Amino acid sequence: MGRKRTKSGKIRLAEVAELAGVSPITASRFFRNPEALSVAKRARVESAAKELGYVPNLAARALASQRTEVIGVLIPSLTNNVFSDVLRGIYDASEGSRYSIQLSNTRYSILQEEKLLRLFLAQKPAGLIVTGIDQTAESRAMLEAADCPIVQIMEIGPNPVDMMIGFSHYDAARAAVAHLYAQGCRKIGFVGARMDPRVQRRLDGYVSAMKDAALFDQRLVVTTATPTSVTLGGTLFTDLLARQPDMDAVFCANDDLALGVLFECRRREIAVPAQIAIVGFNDLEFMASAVPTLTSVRTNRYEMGKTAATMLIDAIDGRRPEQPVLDLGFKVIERQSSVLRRPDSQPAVSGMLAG
Amino acid sequence: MGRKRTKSGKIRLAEVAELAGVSPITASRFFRNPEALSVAKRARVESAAKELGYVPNLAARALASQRTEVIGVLIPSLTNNVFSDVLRGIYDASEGSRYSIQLSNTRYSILQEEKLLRLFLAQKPAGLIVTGIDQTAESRAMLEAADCPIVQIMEIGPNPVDMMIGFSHYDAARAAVAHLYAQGCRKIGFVGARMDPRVQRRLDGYVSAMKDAALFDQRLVVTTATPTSVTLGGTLFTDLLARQPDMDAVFCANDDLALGVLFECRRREIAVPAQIAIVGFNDLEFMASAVPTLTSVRTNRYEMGKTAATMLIDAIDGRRPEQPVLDLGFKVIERQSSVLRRPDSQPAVSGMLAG
DNA sequence: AGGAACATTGACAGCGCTACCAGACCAGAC
DNA sequence: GTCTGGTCTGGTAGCGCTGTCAATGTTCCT
Repeated sequence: MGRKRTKSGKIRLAEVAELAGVSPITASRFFRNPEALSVAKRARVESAAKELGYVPNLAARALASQRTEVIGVLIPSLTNNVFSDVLRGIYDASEGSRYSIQLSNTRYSILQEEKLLRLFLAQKPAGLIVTGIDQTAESRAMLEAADCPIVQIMEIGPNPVDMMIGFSHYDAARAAVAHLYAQGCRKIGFVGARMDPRVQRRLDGYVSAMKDAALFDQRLVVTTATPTSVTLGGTLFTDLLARQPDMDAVFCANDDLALGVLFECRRREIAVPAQIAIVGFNDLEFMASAVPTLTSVRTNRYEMGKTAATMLIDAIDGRRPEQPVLDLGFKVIERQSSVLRRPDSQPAVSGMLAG
Repeated sequence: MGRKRTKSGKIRLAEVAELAGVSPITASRFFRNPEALSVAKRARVESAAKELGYVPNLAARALASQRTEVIGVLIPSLTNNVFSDVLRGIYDASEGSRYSIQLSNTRYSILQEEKLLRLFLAQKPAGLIVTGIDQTAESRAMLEAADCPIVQIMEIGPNPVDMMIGFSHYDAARAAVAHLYAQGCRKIGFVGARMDPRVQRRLDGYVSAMKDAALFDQRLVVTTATPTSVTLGGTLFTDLLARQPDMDAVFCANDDLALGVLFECRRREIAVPAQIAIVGFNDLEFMASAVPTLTSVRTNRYEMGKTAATMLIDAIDGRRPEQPVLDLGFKVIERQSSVLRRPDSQPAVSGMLAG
């Protein structure tokens, strides 16, 4: 006959049910859908659970119910400040819900992403948050076949797998260039690192805006696949300057690069913004504090994470949002590093909501 | 009689076993301890699993084996750059192992930490990584009663629950002050934010070093419970300057504050380091890039995370480290912001390994 | 009053895997 | 040839929970 396993000593649902004088299944219902119980039993189960210090066994629950209460999150980087804000939003929104977050780092590799996706999906997550819209065909197929809600974050695009929340990096870059143009800048350089899909779209936006103004010149663009850093901003700017000594502005694909450019200008005694205007991207906290203060494109990263997780949890619980694609927009925050005229002569509409 | 639940369509271990012509239990063993099988069966099970695309059901495994393959990680903040480096190390080390990371954010609250700890422990994690050594008595008791390996990270102290990896914030702060002292600074201010236990210990180190040199003055210290930021660095420095106009150096409890101080100095046209020397803490990437470059105390955050996770996994798998407490040390990286004399006259031994 | 409609509750089996132990098999010792 | 000790394999039961559906009250109609 069977073995006597070491009884873990843990309180089981059956014990709670017994103390409360109800069947185990009723006790089970209490934890999943308390409204289904009569008020009397609800109170009895509640106090019994509290008295015994009952904690549900999630593994047993997952096994019996064929689903987990795990939300998988796939992000490309743990280093990038941008994602830590998004993550914070996701974790904040998940707190208090019964879902827990399972985080994985794709390291900007869509192959790695595909692998991780397969892993996640095998465990039947309650929902999935994935970064961006550039999955492999295989990943895309898996996502579409998945029987859980999915939110794509960081950007918006034409064919959402399910839900989507982000903003147009293309439009945001165009707005940044438009702002510099309005300030009178004509030789506007572009500095980009990593060149992941979203940075690429910022570059595309920059190129399109420059072409619209008949200002585009390939030699104004410096990019690298190297991960971004402040130091790299200085390095790339140095390259750019060597090619285009008469440049009057730089649009940086992110704020770290912008800070690096600012420091490099200081090192070279280039006046900012008089000689060169600087615009960054993301509006990290330090941008408002730099000397001169640095213009940037504000993106709502925390809100993006929080809303994504909230939407996802709502969808899991059957409350689908009326609007599956949410554009969080952006705003060009104009600061000293790019404002060349007096405030009273500055008419530019710099904020906008795309879509 | 029983219900026919929707067969999930998933490949189960039994199917693999059947195809391989072995019993389910043998197939099970293949995934947990392949060496226990004969070479022939091992190959048969392996190819059967691959052919069917078998993925184990972790919930069933957890339920049957009474343990999970989850490593719980408790950190106080998702915003702080410092933790993103540690986390990256943890995630990197966990990759390739069979353990997955469950992350929770205590928000610098030891009560929240206690709550999360209780939650984690109820799910029988394979191991736990907790931040710091200042748990509540209750948390401490739970940790000591836990039947899984535990690593405390970020600092080292006298009574490890189990394993411990970090460095002495106290000694690191003393080394920073010693460096400034060696540069001839005598009125050395302290700027600190958040004032979590580790920042507090940096302050303690600062105070002790200043007292040793008979230089301590309470009015040289400005702290706040507000979360850190670059902007806050400027604000706190402004306060400090109002009180101590003749200050000749500032030791900042972290690099964000140091950058804020640098910007504030620039704003006020205070020469760095000639009038005021600046030293930060952590040596984030941008410190080497600032103008002037900023001195900081380098800490091995990525390595700390990676080593912590590696030690933990080894311990889970029964390979206990010979040394349960690991001091990763620190190093004062001397840069322009605090070097007042010519390089040739600078003898200071600035790096050290405590313990 | 009779019955429908709803609200509550419970019985049963089983989710997919692994712990425990027994048994089969093999080599070497006596 | 028998026995011992080791290696490998399999049978059985059950981890703790929940889906299904039936059974039992309970209320509200006509």
